[in-house]
Amino acid sequence: VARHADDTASTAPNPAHREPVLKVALDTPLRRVFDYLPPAGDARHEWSRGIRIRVPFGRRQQVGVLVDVARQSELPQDKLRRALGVIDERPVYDAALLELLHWASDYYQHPLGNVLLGALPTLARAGAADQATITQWAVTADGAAAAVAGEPRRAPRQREMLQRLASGAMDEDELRDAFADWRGAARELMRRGFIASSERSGADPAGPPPAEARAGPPLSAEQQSAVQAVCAALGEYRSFLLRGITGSGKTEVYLHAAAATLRRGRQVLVLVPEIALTPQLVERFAQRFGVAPVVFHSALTDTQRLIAWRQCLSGRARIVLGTRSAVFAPLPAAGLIVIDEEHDPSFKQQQGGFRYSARDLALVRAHRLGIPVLLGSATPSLESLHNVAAGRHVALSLPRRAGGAEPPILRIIDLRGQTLRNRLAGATIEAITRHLAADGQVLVYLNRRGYAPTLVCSACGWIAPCTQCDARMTIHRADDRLRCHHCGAERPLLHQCPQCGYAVKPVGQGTERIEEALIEMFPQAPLVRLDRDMVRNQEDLTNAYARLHSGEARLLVGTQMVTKGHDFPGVTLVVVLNADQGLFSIDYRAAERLAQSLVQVAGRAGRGQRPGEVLIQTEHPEHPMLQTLLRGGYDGFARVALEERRSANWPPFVRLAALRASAPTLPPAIDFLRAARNLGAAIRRADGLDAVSLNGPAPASMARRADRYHAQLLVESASRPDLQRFLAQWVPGVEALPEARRVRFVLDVDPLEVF
DNA sequence: AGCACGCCGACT
DNA sequence: GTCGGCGTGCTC
Repeated sequence: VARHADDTASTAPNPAHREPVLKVALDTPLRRVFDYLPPAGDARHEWSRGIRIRVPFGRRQQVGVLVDVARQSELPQDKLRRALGVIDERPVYDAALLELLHWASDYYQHPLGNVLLGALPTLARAGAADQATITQWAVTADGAAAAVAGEPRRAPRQREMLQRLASGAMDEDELRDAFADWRGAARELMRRGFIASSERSGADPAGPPPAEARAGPPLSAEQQSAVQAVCAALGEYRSFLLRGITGSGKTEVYLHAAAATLRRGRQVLVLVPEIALTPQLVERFAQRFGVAPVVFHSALTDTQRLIAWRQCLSGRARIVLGTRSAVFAPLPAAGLIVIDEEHDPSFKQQQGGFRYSARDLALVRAHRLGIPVLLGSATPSLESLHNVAAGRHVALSLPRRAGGAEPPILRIIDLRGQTLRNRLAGATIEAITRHLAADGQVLVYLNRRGYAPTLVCSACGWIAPCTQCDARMTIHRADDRLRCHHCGAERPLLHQCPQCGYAVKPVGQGTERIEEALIEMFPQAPLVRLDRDMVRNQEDLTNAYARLHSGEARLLVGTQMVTKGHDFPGVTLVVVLNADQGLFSIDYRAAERLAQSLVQVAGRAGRGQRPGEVLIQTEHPEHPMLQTLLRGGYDGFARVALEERRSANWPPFVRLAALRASAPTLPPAIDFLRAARNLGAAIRRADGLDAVSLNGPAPASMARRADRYHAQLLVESASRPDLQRFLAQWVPGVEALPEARRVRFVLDVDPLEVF
């Protein structure tokens, strides 16, 4: 391969003052950094870690991050190339963030370059400046002469612009205001060599000017002591778990703690599961502080994300509110981190190679920063409760609801031996009728969207399968299609059995079907359905909420979506249609999930002076999980569930990592995992890592998904350091296995699901 | 991950 | 005779 002379080391002028070697992390899956010489002509003595550098890589150019500077390279001199240029004057990460990213790369066994570059917005990854620039236009010497001569004679627009610029340089936005289609004229003038542009750094457009910050409602005694506890810790690391059901006033605690942090001149980071579901949280921060918080979520455009990131980095953003990835926002003056609904699984990245937990990383980040972190939830994760018991988190709690409303009455409806009408028991129908008559709103919760989960032939028993997954296709009546919820495949709805030609019928219930049934049974009660098919964007959601809040809608049917974020003060009855999915799952975390959903959905019932009622329909009324939950509430459930985890050796009493593989057929995936297990066994023996054990490989419970076969191998250890030491040795070896070339694989440290 | 090289099958 | 399939190897 021919190489240009200018990027080799042979031009180094003076070997006595050997040039420093730049260790640069690049966005590649390769687990190493790359050595470069400083850009030609750059003889600086100080190099800061965390600045971006443009480098040649193979035959391409890449933006990398400087992670270290060494006196010399372990590579032969002739392999070193020269960096092309330095992008930043200052690091694009604050010091604690840079450390956090190194830590995360080690902990999750993910290549450093991917982690570092992945923490930047797309445009920054491509080399966009860390500050907005203002482009200024001015006349050249030729241009000044041309202006005096009244040129260009045949282009009045250009002439006018040249005259204006001759009397003083202008910023681009001034030009835009002064001339229609200024760009065309400017381009021509520049082509003639009459004007030239220059860049200087400036601020991104500011938001609306700060309004008057409003005072909040008075705090309850419990809220006050929670706020005091957090405020007393400002300036040191301490983690708090704030317990409180929906409407108990957690947000008010966040707001007061945030206010105290702002008063100290520090930034506040607030992480939420989904911003789309919590527009009112953004709104409350905006109202209280008179300025909109800087938000990060998936709907931002690349440019919006870059601007938000710059505001964080410059320290102009005082309050930053975002989903999972916002844990990587640069915050040079961070003073407090809040994690709302800390139990929510969406804090764990479940896709792609870098499977991090934003909640866990937030704790690590706060620790490095020496600042408090406040976790909030009505239904904390068992990990967090365990951490409270172990003295690692300080427990704070907000009892009951603000306003002193009664807690809802929970009742189990035994479905056995009942004649059901549209999957509703008689007692359920009676309760709905009663609450509607009493002017209450009724929420029906079913965690299954679509019309029905299966399409069955009533003659031969054929069931509509997904052609690419080990799953059935769900019927969607709204657009008469069959959809696979696992791979997204869809096709038109069938009416006859493809095997025997007999009529097919939907079996089971989805939200669409329940909606249809409820409309038929309660025609006088306007209904709103809340699920992913119904709510496509922010506007749909706002409209649905508006119909519920005005009281116009009386019935609400929804999936998981209704258990999150929004509160429905008019709801007096909650019906859980089917609690049974989750009672018998193979996944060790299913019970926790179910309990959280039940408690969260029950929490939507009864507000103000009307006591709420919650009905849980089940075929298994005696199931111990339901019984514990009913008798002991979430705390009682959590105590029992943690004991079960302890005796069954599940997290948080052991640490897990899952190696997952997939291939077009099952054997290569299994062969790879078997080879990985053998390699692991050797490492375990050689290093005396007795606490580590390997389990599997086993096919996933739904082995075929999107035409690929999935399998996994579980690594387990009672000791986190041992697991980490093991993984650090194992993963590079696993990558190098010949079997690895025939599969796709990922390592999931602290997996949320094990199937 | 990209990207090139290289060595075997169906087309102008 | 070439276009292109993806196996293999390399990137400071």
